[in-house]
Amino acid sequence: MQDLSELPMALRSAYLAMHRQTDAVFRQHGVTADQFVLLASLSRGDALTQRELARRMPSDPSTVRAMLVLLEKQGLIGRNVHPNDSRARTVSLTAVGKKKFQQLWIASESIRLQMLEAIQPAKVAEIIDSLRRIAEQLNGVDAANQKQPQKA
Amino acid sequence: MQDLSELPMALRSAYLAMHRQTDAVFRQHGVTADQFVLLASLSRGDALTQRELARRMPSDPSTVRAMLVLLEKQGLIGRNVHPNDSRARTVSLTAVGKKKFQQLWIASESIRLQMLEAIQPAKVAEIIDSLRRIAEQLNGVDAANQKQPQKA
DNA sequence: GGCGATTCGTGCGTGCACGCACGTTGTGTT
DNA sequence: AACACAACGTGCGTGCACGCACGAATCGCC
Repeated sequence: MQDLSELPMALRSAYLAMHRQTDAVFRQHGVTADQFVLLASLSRGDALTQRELARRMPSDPSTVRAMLVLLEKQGLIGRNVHPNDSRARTVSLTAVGKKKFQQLWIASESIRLQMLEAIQPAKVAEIIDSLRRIAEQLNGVDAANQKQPQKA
Repeated sequence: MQDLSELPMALRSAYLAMHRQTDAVFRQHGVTADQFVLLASLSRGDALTQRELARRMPSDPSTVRAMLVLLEKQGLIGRNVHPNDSRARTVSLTAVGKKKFQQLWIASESIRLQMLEAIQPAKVAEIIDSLRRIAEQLNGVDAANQKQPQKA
């Protein structure tokens, strides 16, 4: 444990490897790994606002917008004005988008299985939990500082 | 374990959170999180070729080149022709670059500690190992296919 | 010693991750 | 009711992650 950079480096290596492989698999389908994440988020929560979608990815609202423009051109998603809030726009999968997502899910199945194969089955839940804790811890710094630090 | 996308999503969330926080901390120092990774790689293996540096990051040689151009303008690294191979160029930290890296290391100490805090100390080595296995597994697919699949 | 295959770096193109600033709309306070 | 304040989306700029295609140099095989 002498080298404190091992955990960050391992995290970086694992994420980049996953991202690369996923991009490679999806290339012939005409979409990217991150677009898949967006479509997956929509398939689990339709008619989200762009900001809520960004929060769930998680990604930057500005980034999500750029992705939505591209996906809209491909006819995979649609954007409509929010019924109660004319600032916001709701995002939904089109019929084509839903079908595409199912194809992508199947195409990427082997990657997910490979990731699970690489680790001991009994430890999977534990690792997922640890990764989530890391994310929460790091995100929590700013959030905690921005939430009135003076309040009781 | 019903949701196969939990591990990929948790990995993504953790990496992006780390990357965001690190960028935020380094902003006032005028460098990015990925530039720090490059400088760290150089501090542990000076006079590497660009390709070897890319392999250790790990990153794309094309990406590394673009980063080196920026870092060279800042005077943090230098590039010289390789003594035995006139195709290659060796990359080294300048004196300024070494000092800068030490400052950055200190500035980012709290992030590394926060990541460790988020998980149980006894599990740290295990998680690092699992992340490395995931990376190896995913990278190994292509490598194995490219290494003569017919050979005994 | 020559000659094909490989490797190094470069250059270009696309997409994502952000920060920051802007105009618009909705909300809460007084 | 009016006005400060916050939230949504947009637009722009920078840097990184790649793939792909080149020219130049090295290596390996015959």
